Amino acid sequence: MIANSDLLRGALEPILLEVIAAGKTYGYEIAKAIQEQSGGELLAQEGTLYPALHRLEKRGYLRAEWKRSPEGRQRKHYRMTAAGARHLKALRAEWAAFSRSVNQILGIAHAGCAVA
Amino acid sequence: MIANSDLLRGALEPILLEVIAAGKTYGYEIAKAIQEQSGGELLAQEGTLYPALHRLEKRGYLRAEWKRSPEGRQRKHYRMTAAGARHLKALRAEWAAFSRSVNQILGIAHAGCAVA
DNA sequence: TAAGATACCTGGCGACACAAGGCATACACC
DNA sequence: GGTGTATGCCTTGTGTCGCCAGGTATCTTA
Repeated sequence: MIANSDLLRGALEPILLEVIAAGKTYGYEIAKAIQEQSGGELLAQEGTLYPALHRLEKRGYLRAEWKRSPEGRQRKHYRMTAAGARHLKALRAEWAAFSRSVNQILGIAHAGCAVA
Repeated sequence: MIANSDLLRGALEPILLEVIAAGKTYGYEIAKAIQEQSGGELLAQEGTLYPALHRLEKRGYLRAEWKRSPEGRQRKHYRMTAAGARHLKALRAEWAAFSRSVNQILGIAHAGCAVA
């Protein structure tokens, strides 16, 4: 588990959009998906996750809709807007460039790495 | 140039320690080194850089010493402490794990990538 | 009845990147 | 002498946002 919460700040937005693009639709499910897909390394706390989803909705990258689950619980389902898809694309490129730069300075092998 | 300043938040500390470990000693020189070594992608603003150096010093990872340059200007030279070296090692590992996890979710090739 | 998983929300706090401003010296050029 | 550029350090104020801690409610299982 990553302890440093500052790391998450820059990456949370693209992560959320990506997970939603991959078909996860509501908060609880999104949180579980992030945990699982990162091998337990990443965790979006509830106090982080829900405000972040609200921000993305307010900025027009997501649209929300309340539905009732088969078990009867209320769920808020998010889906991406066209602007969200464009934004995700830009964020992915930004993250790729950023992580490549940091890896370069830290001397860590990165995407497009050399081969033995 | 990376626009999103939130990205820098989690990575600035290891970057600074790394650059200092590589032999850069004072603020202005460190800032230039980060810019150059990242191919111009990364920029630590002065209002970010100097407080960060102060934090690292206060936390015992750096030790500072004022010296006069050959041209006569005052410079504050930093060098790593033993605790700083240990901290850098931990931060490098943390960054590596974090970026690997994010790359995995975003579907970006990462360190240890496959080969053509 | 009680616990645990599911599912959402918010207020207050602390950390920190940045903008914008300040101060001082060296050097080149006119 | 004046002006511009590079060097070199600093701080205050502002805004953002992750997290903690707390709240509410439903469903399942023991």
